[in-house]
Amino acid sequence: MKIGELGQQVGVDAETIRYYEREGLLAAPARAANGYRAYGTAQIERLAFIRHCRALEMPLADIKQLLSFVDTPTRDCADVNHLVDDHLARVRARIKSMRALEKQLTALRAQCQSSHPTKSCGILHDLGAAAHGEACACHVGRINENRTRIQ
Amino acid sequence: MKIGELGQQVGVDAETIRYYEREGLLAAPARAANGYRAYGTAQIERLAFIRHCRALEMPLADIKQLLSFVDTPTRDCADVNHLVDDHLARVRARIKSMRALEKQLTALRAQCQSSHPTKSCGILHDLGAAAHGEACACHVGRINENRTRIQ
DNA sequence: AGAAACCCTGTAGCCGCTACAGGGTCAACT
DNA sequence: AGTTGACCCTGTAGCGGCTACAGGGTTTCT
Repeated sequence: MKIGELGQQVGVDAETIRYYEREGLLAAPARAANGYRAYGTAQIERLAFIRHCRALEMPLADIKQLLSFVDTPTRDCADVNHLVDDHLARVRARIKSMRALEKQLTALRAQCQSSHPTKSCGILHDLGAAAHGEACACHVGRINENRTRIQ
Repeated sequence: MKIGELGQQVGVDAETIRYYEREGLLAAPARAANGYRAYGTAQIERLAFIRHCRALEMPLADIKQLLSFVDTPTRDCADVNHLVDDHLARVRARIKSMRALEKQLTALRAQCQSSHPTKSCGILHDLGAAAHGEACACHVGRINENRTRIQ
């Protein structure tokens, strides 16, 4: 199986597969006489596993760890649980911070309903208010609270 | 005011300020005889405005636009509303997709409660199931649904 | 006088790809 | 036989929003 066929089987771009290989998630496959990568069916499963994890927005580093568990089936899976728990916690924290963000933006948007010169635009006024320490409809916390890196 | 003082006023690293300057969000300031950047108080406001927008997770490109509205106060603010609406829509879409994600991860986590060899780990089994097309507790959609870039 | 703290420019790294450039290979068609 | 087009290869650069150096100069404190 050539790289394009493998990609089509799993729904992944060939360049992404090469990228996974570079990153050590997929082993370097055998090569045909012309230098083309030659994959077996096992690689379909492995690639699908990776994409399944990515669909759950796990970082590649986590997926790499999960793959190492898959490769040594006698190992204890407590670390797998831990990894998933951690990821779930990150996702939940992110949802929470995004909900707060949505609230702030909704309040901000309410400051300007109609079209008029920007000089008197409630939104721009509110956004600028923080610079003066004035009261502001949207109570924004410290920016670094949201510094979770997703994807 | 030197760059470090400006940064301290607003709570921004000096390197980030230089970055904003490179990106065109802050004008190149005057320079002291020794080559140090010399800022006035107006720059505090402008930087605070930027950080306020960033706290709302607006991309720098959007903030650049907002700043151009601030700079020409006679312009109509309809585009400001539009920009905020768009951003709010992106945030809401992201929340929705993250909630679905949380559900999937919760279902996945339920597949393994205790510690045992990874060979029989329900989580790894579920993650691998997609490769075989088997039934899976977590119904994962196509990966690209979540391809919104946040931050 | 010397050390620590600041400033400067320029560059590279993070993440997970994506998109080239610049080449080689292969199958089908005229 | 030539040519088109689809695929393959390696290597590198770009996205966003920083962050973290390296390698230098300046200022401030003790």
